[in-house]
Amino acid sequence: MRWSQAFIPTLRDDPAGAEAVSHRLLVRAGFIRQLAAGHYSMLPLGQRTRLKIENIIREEMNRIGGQEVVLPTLHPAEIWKRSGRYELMGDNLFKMVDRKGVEHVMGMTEEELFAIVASELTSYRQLPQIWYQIHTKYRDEPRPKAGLLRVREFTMKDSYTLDIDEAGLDVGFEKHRQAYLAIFRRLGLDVTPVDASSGGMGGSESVEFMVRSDAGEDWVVTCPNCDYSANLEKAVSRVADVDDGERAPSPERLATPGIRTIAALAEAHPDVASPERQLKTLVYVVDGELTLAVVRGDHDLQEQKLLDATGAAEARPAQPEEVKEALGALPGSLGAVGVSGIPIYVDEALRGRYNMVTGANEDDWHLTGVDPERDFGEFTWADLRAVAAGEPCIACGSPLEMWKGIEVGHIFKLGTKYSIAFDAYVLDEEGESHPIVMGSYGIGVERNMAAVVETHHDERGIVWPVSVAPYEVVVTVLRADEEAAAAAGEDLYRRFIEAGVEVLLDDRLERPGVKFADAELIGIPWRVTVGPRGIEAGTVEVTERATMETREVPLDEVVATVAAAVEAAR
RNA sequence: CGGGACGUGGCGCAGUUUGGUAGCGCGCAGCGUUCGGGACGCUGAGGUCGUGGGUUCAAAUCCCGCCGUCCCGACCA
Repeated sequence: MRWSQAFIPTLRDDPAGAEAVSHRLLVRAGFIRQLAAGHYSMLPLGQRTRLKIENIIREEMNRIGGQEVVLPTLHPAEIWKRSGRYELMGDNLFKMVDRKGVEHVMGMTEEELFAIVASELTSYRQLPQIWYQIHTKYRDEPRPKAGLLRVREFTMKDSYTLDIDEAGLDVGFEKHRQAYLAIFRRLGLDVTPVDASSGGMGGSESVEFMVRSDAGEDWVVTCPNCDYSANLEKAVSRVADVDDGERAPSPERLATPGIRTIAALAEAHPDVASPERQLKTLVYVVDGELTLAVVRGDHDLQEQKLLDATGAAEARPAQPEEVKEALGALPGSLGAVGVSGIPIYVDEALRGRYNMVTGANEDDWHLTGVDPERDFGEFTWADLRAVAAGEPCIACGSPLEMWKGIEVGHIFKLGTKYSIAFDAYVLDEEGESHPIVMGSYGIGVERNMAAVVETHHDERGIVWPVSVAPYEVVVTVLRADEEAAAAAGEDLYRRFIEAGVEVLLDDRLERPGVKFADAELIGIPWRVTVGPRGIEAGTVEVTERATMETREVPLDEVVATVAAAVEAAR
């Protein structure tokens, strides 16, 4: 491609309001333009990179036996009602009504459709199957943000494994884990696989692939010493024992006028109410039902864990009025002692504890000597608390680290929820009918593109890995108006094409500084600079974008040299 | 949805407090000089000031509604 004919609208200034590095650079470098919040146009460079990412994914999916399909993105709402996700996904689903008054939804992932297609399978002999597609997904995100990192319309590779049993699913899951690691390696992304909650999708084992970045939206907990790693939504750690002293025979009332916080109570009664000896009682509305979540005074609730424990789709803190009505007191004096008719979930870290302090459900009063096991009515133990950085690793005891990550991929075991809902059954060797066991695996293409930029840039612009660069080489012709330089540039351009290298010829009549700055901004891995000076000496300069190291190379060797370097890095 | 900010030529912004001629930089077009790190001179094009209503002799500026965008919190590839 000749730059003079290409549409590469680079900008000198950062776009207003773009915070994330990838957002700023992709817009400035002319890869993307925003249409509306969460909807972006892919300009020529952006589309080239997007296709490269797609093709890497495609190759690795094919390598594990994946078969590519394309299913509709616009679905009868009926299907989503049948799986139950019409309700579950709520406002995140884009919905519309056609001329006949029939409701439709835009696909946000397509377990339903794949199960429907899979219902045509009849025998275990046809299994396993791995099916995938790469196309657009729609999600009515409440808050699109950070350029391509969180949008409402995006390309996803979603794949599904179909197996006769759990053992088969394990194999398909493992194949995907390996394929994903290969994909991210080729994209130049350093990923950490972490244990995760499968959230609204339903399923058991769930692994997210995280790229460390401040632009990330997830907190990841990792152990520097062993291989423990988990999303904060799922992370656990060791909790040091607490000495609860002499066991009190029963709870006793303690007047606590004006005290509303853990800290204030601890200060007023340091002997009995240090934070680790208090019970923090949180009131949530979980899928419309008032629910108590009890954690240690100095621990924080992890809301996703509450969702996982209850199997609910959504949870929000209760309003003070709701709390007052249900428990008779306002936040600051709440407790689970004597509460009935309200589901109570108690954090595992409180197992075996006693002599604890909690609110009495009467403003200005607390209870001491509380033993949850003894003094609570019916309740459920659950892992509810959020791990904090520095706590001991559950596996090896080393202090845990916590960092922000971008979720670039997610694999999880679905089970039979969708195959049962859509009648996807096959017969086994014995002639017995079984629902197909499914796995579901996603990669967000544009999010990966953004993640690459987040981790591959410098103050000059993007530094694409060769594997996803829109062009592998840019031939920068200085003094393109001078015949010798222009001819040399044309000649190199032709020879690079012949060598199978993707080359951009910067034949624009711009000053050198502009050309260098643009080439660096858009991040082409190799620059071959053709200038009048070098032409006379029979040399050109080769600059590697990543290091910005430049060396002189004889004109007749440069194509072979650079082509070899490109080939090695593909 | 809750909280905060913003909306003025293609891009980045000033002007709004105190109502009265719409301005700057970059970019863009033409001519000339320049040419190895975002050149310079001259000339020129380009704006319903997000939108609807209101106040006023007069609104980018004041008031009300709506729309949109960004940032911080609850969701996900």
